[in-house]
Amino acid sequence: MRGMSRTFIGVAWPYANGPLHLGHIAGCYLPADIYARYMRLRGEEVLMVSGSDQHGTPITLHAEEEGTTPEEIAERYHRRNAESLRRLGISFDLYTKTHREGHFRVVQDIFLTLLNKGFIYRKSMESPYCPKCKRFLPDRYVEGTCPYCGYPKARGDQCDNCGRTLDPKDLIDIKCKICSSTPEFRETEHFYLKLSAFEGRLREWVSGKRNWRANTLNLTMNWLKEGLKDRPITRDITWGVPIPVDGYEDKRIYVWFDAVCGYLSASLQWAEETGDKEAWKRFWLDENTRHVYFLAKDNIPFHTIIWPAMLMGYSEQYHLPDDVPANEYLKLGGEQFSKSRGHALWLDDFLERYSADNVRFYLSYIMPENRDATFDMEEFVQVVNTELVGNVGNFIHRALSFTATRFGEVPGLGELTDADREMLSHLERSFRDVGDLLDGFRFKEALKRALELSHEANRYFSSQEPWKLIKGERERCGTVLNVSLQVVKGLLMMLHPFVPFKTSEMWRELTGKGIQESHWEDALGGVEEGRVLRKTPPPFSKIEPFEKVEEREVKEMEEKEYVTVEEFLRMGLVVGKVLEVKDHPKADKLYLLKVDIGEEVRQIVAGLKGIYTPEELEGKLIVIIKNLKPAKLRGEISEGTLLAAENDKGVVSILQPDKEIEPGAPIH
RNA sequence: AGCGGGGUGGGGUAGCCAGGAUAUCCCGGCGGGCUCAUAACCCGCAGAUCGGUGGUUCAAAUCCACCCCCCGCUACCA
Repeated sequence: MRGMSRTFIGVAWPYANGPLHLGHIAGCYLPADIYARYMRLRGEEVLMVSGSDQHGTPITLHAEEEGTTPEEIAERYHRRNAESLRRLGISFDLYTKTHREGHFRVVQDIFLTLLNKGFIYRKSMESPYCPKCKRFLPDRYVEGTCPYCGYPKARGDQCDNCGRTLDPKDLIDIKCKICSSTPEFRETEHFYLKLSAFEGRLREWVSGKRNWRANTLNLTMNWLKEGLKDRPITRDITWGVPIPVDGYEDKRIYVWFDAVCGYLSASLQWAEETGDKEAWKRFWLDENTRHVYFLAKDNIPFHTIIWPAMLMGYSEQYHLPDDVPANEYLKLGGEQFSKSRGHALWLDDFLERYSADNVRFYLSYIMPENRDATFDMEEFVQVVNTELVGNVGNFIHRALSFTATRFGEVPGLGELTDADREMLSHLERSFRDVGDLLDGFRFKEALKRALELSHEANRYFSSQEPWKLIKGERERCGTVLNVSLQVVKGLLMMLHPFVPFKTSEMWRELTGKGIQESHWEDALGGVEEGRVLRKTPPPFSKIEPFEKVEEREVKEMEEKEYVTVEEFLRMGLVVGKVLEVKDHPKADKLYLLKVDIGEEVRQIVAGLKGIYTPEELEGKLIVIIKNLKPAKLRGEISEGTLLAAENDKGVVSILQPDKEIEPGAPIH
């Protein structure tokens, strides 16, 4: 495992249809980054790439909902997610995207090569087509009654009630999920990837991977055991990589075929950008490179079956995945994170409030390596405060600050006692263990081993009582501090892959070097005697819980963007005076208000009947949004709206100025 | 339905594949110590018949069988 010269790290491509949440991070970005940082420290040449997966039907629909283009949606989330990942300190060598010329070329090249070799073939299928939406519907976008259990909202691919896998044709009373009209079935020709042709080779290849994680290996073996089915790799949509064959202008390459090609296209892009166009070959065509892919459990077959099959078919020379350490899921309040339902903690929200180190620390601490884990806000605060701040941070700080204030420099090492020797051997042992665990992708365990060492160091420090030694045994005290500082140095290195920001700073403080320029093994080389140490603030500070953010709603979360002052002013909030209140002729809860807003009198339709009487309203000063787009409500025009508060019990309260002021007075 | 993962003191969690003597660690509770350090740190105590039943074995949290419960996946949510 060690001693290889190069490591390629591929990380699953997040779908650019929404923001990243903590589940994504714990699932693959953080473990990938921990590994990449560790490998670089060990002197490996690392290439870590990923990017936004920007194609597919959900993005098209999202764009339609917002009245914009798929490009706009895909770019928005690409930029936003790239920025979040950068702030979290995920050290990609390149984070790119799939809607790119260079990516298209690679996908089309792989596609054509497989086509020419007979690994891709054409076949007709019957697919639901919505005449009203004028498009073919993906399985998830048709709904109907389940033929097995009678559940009326079964999807085209599966019934959520009884769990059975379905074909859209099985559904009774089939409906288009977008417009509710009845789709018809139309013949459409598609390209199929001949997975069945690779079964033998894949089986042989996988048989050499006995050290893979249980979830990865079992799932893969199971697919192979059941026999591989050829799968269609094109769809009837127009947002995606075009098919490089004439006559298929209305179809695109299916996103999963598209996305995995990104590993290669991103490598090419990286090579180009670094100025050495051939550089990618070292990673893809050289035997001495190791390929590791980080992803979560739902993505396993794409990386252990489909992508390897594609590579095998494409060329004999390309490097296949060596390991695929897939994680389980991070859950929230007992349920899975869900983009669509807004049940999530968004990364950018979180980074507004907490440091990247804090977030990384906790997610590493509970990392769902072998089983689903649960994100718990209280636990987050507690673990950061007790382990990162109280245990490690405190030890580092007490050793450094004691040395700084009493010696001002790193004291020399005198004669060692048994306790010193035990401490140092504990350090070395932990250091080896952490390295071995990281090599084996056991990140959570590695972190805990480092924390244990820190506990041991706190014990050592307490038992040696340097604050007493300083009074009469200065040299002995210096020795204890020297040993402690050696442990600090080791801890900084061991923790660096997990909490890179603060450990870099502290490492420079202690050694004068950047940790990036240091080697993993430098951690055990002792501390530089006589090096001047300044008093520094504690490395980590305690945190407080976020207010109850866990159950926030979709819209709020997803479109959370600040309102600018300009936007606020554009609404045209002004004081209005109610002149007259009449019943709406065709609605039993609406009033028609005549409101003086200074420059003119507006008619406003308000749903206040039964809440306020006309007498209560007439003459009242209220707040009006005058620039609201006029709308007809039951036939009556409403030119603006009034502001009122309403709680979940249905209590409604109108906002009004608290002193007399003339109608039309602007609010800002 | 099939497949994958899991059920361990009040909460969370390690150990299980390669069976063994006081079942790990964090939080929480209780009691003590220290005063270098961010009310931190250190020590001690209470608390688990390791989902259930049966089996293999000198010995089972660990292996086998059956059952119950939770979570996930089933080809576009990490």
